[in-house]
Amino acid sequence: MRKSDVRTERDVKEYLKDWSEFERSVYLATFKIPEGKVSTYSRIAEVIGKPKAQRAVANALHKNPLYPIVPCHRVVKSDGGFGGEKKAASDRRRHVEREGVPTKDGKVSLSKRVLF
DNA sequence: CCCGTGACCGACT
DNA sequence: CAGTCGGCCACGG
Repeated sequence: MRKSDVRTERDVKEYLKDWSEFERSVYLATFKIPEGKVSTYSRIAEVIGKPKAQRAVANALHKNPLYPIVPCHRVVKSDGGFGGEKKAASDRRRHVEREGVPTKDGKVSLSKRVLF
């Protein structure tokens, strides 16, 4: 199946059938984050049942094969900042801002309103 | 199986 | 506040 045809959660699973169980769970959890909201690497780790694997979660999202279908740009650090290389990070920041999430000093204020 | 590599995190200086 | 440190963990070589 082609990336451009991926829409539903089921499509995501199908498209990622050859990826590891861990990575699939990360992309699936991220896929559920609604527009206008964000989550954190920690929360994703908790949701998939691996509370101490935030670092591995970040690694998985770093190689996200379904961007922007799987909205990895909506996953931020616990302090609301955007991780990774400078350019890529600011790109993701602009992307979430465009989706309606306000930022201050390059960071998202993790209020209940925006935190998924 | 050991080892290096990170889009991490909380504690601490 | 900005930096550093140790702990953590899946993945690929």
